[in-house]
Amino acid sequence: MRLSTKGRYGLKAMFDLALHYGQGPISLASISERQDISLSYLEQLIASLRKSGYVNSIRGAQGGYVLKVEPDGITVGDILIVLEGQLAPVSCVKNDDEEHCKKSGECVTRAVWQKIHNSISEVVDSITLQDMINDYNGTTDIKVNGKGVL
Amino acid sequence: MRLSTKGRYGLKAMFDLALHYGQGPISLASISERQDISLSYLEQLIASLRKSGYVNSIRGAQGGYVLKVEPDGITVGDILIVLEGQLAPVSCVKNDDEEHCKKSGECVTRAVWQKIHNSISEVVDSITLQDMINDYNGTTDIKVNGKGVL
DNA sequence: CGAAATCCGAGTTAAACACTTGGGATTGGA
DNA sequence: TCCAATCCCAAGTGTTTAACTCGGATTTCG
Repeated sequence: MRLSTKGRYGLKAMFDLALHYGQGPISLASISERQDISLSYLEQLIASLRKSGYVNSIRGAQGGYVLKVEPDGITVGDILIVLEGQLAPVSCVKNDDEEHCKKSGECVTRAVWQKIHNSISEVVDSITLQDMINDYNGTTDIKVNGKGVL
Repeated sequence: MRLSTKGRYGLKAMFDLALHYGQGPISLASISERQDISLSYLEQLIASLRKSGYVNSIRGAQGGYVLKVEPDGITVGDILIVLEGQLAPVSCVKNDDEEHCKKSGECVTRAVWQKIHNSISEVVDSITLQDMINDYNGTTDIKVNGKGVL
């Protein structure tokens, strides 16, 4: 149940872009430095996000990336699904599939995986990049156990 | 964010033991057949569960395994933690650690992972093997989106 | 005793992960 | 105009993990 570096780095990168939203194109090199992620690896991650329509790229010198949408229009779930694939703990509870396990009638465990998946989705779909910015700025919109975590 | 077969098979096996609770020792061979899991692999999984104190083994012919506790005394979370290790999406939000990331003050993403982790824990810790049995028997104690899923 | 079972450590294969490398294409500014 | 900054892309690489298998030892019921 580990998130890969793709998801972790990708969210950090998108958060970085969100922090600089409205300041023109942000280069990967600067994100790489601020967020401590290898540049060439970052290129891969951002490529997926671009193809999925979450960022625009500007080529050439002084180029870089910008969010295609405002920070409150992108959720953590949006980003993670692009980079991690479906967040379902087992394949038979993916959102989009109908391939049930053979013995689905007897598949009690499936109900458990489904609950886990629903609960993860609820969390990641409810947090936007803007929420993260607010948290970063001390507005503490994100709360864990009733109190801000930063 | 995939659960490995350890967790999946392990829960199925424990559910099987729970279903047969009170019927004397259950052999791995029979679980293997009913749940469609390779015997030798199952041996590995159950070994961890035994070492963690969730099952007792009876050696020799007519031997097998029995739950050490009643089905409502074991949660899905208990089992998954043994087989999958900590269910935290990233290492810095494990229950038991204090090793924060270097820039933990700036680590907004950590709050996100923490929320995910909490939400997973809440789900898995709230479902016992007895709940699964009830669900299997049609009592539909486990609900997804307000309705039973089986 | 012998078959049924648990126990145990090691070996194996394939896939996934976490990158790196080596280029090519675009473009702003000196 | 040309160079450096930047994005773009496909492929390659080393490490780790997953998902098993295998061989054999030990225990115990009948």
